[in-house]
Amino acid sequence: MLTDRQLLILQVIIDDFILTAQPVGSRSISKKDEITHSSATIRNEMADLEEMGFLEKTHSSSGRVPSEKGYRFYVDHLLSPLRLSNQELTTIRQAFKDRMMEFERVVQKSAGILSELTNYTSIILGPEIFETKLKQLQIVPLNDQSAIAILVTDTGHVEHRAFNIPVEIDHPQLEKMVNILNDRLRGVPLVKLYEKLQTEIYDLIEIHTDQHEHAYSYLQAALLDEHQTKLYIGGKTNILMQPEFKDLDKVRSLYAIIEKENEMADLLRSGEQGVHVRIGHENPFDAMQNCSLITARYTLGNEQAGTIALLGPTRMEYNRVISLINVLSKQMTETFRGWY
Amino acid sequence: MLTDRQLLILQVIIDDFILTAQPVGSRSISKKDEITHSSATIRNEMADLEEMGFLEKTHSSSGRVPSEKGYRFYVDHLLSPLRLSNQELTTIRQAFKDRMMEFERVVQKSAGILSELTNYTSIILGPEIFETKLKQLQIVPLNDQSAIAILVTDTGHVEHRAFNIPVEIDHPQLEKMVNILNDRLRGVPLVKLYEKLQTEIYDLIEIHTDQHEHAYSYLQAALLDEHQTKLYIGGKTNILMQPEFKDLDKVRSLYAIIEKENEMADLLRSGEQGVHVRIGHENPFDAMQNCSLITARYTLGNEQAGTIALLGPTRMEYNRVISLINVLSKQMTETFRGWY
DNA sequence: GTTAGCACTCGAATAAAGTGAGTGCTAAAT
DNA sequence: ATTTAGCACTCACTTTATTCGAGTGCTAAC
Repeated sequence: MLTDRQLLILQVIIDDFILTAQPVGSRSISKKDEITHSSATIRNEMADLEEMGFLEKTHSSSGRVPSEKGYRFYVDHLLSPLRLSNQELTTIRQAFKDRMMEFERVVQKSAGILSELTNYTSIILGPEIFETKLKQLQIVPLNDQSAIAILVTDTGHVEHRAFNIPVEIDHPQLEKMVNILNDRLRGVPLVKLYEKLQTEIYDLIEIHTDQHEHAYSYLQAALLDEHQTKLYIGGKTNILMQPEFKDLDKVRSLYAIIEKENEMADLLRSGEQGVHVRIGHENPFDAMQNCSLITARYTLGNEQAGTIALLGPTRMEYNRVISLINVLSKQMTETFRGWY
Repeated sequence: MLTDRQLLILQVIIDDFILTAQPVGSRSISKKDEITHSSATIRNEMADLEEMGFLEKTHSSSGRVPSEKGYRFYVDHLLSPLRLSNQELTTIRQAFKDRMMEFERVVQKSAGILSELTNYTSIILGPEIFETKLKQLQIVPLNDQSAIAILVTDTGHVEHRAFNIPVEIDHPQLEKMVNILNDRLRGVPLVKLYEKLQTEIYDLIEIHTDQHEHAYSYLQAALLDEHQTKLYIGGKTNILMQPEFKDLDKVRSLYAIIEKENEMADLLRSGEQGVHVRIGHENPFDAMQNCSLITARYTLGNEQAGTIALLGPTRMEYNRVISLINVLSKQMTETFRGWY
């Protein structure tokens, strides 16, 4: 459908625009080394490419700018798999070298690297923690009124919550209950915890504890938590550096979206395996019309998975960014594999 | 030194400028209800106030704008103690009504309220956690290679860290060690933990454990953490709504400062009891020249303390903000008092 | 099919003119 | 001795006009 020459020209134009953020004119293209034709020829081809919907003009006598269709084609067909620079590779390797042991730390660091290396905003969705399984429940009394319940999951995630101790429950009873709970709840996914508590555990407590009503309501308070999947964001202010966001209103509305954790999480969840690119209107939110979102999944050894994403203008360095996110998601998966 | 009329005029001018962000002219002042004099009189007084350094002009024929000295005087002498609106009070009360049990949650919420109610950026410095004392140490083995160490402090703060288990240590030895540690380290401030480990504990482990060298190095890994005092920030993007920050460079450099957690923490630490206002150059950072920082201390029952702060343009609603931060810091102190 | 040439378009930059909110100063009124 | 009306003046901001140049489309020649 497109001639080789058109492919070449389209590629060169988009490459140039990605670099400069300026509409690309026929003359500047004809001067490139890889182009042997005159500006007039380029103009003709550009007119054709525009007619086909790959390019746009900002006004009648301006240079050309890639359309969303253009970017889509570019991403699908024109990306030459780029080797990351040594500098980039060493940055990543360096960061993962000192054996980090905690999920949070790895993710935080990854988000940092990604945004630092790209100057875009990175967003990482943690694994769905409500699917992780309880490893151990611990209750630490602080004083005679309050205590802290600590949940440790099989992925090493730690959640804690403080609550009031009803006066009716004394220390030995507490220990007893914790033991019962640990016996019965170990290996149960967090999301099922509350349910189990209401069925099996209730009866058990009734048998073993004097003040079972009090004990029960207090356990409810301790265990009923939201277990919300967390979103890690890096380089939020990088958005300000992109020329397409010199309009503060756009920045504001974009920030508004990013801050809606639930919607953002849903958006990231939807991706399948591999790197995935959403360009402009392919994104569900109005405020992201001028943005592209690159996502990739990472896994945590078992079937658990999360998403790593990068948000930038549609004029994005797809080449580099895709390679980077690919490498990083694999590196994360690799790091986690050893743990579980 | 200043006549009553001058005081009144200065107050009206600053009030007006805080509201509108526009230079204030003599005519608009003379039209106010509380002003009975003509614009010419106001002009004369304004000239005097400028000569004394309380006001400035943006250019030779512009209206007046408060100088830093003006703001300082305003804050020190002209603030009429404002009653908070019912709406504000109920927002605060509402937020603190559902008995929150965790420090983090209270602080997070407070930061949220403060930034929402003021449209400025709120910054809350947590208590110096390295001064809090160890309540309990827990070690939860995840599998045969790794485990999680959990520290609970007397303030209910929970820290956790994952680490590798050396193969040489088996499960019973682990339990034994944890018991020893809990016996010896309970009540020790976090900051002293490492030191104690190196002295007393080392000997104990040597006596009770076969593989004491391994055990020791592994404990080091588990306990040597940074215990960094945390900074909670709310409404970071509110800065974008202030007209004085329509210049993106200013926003960027301000964000750069805010993100330097250590320097920011030091800045907040310095405040004494009560509400404290730093205007423009009274702040140590260049990027904060156009900003004011309002701080107040809150306490956690015992001698522990943290700082609650609000960052906005020098043209700040001092009146309302000071009342708010005052109420909120007291409310926080009040809430925490019950806990410890 | 390619390219040189040329008229044309339109945004961006620059200049010129006009507007208006504000000032300082003077002289008259209180 | 204050206060105020009046007036000339200042200067940012807005509007309008002008120029400039990078870019286009089209045509005709190669």
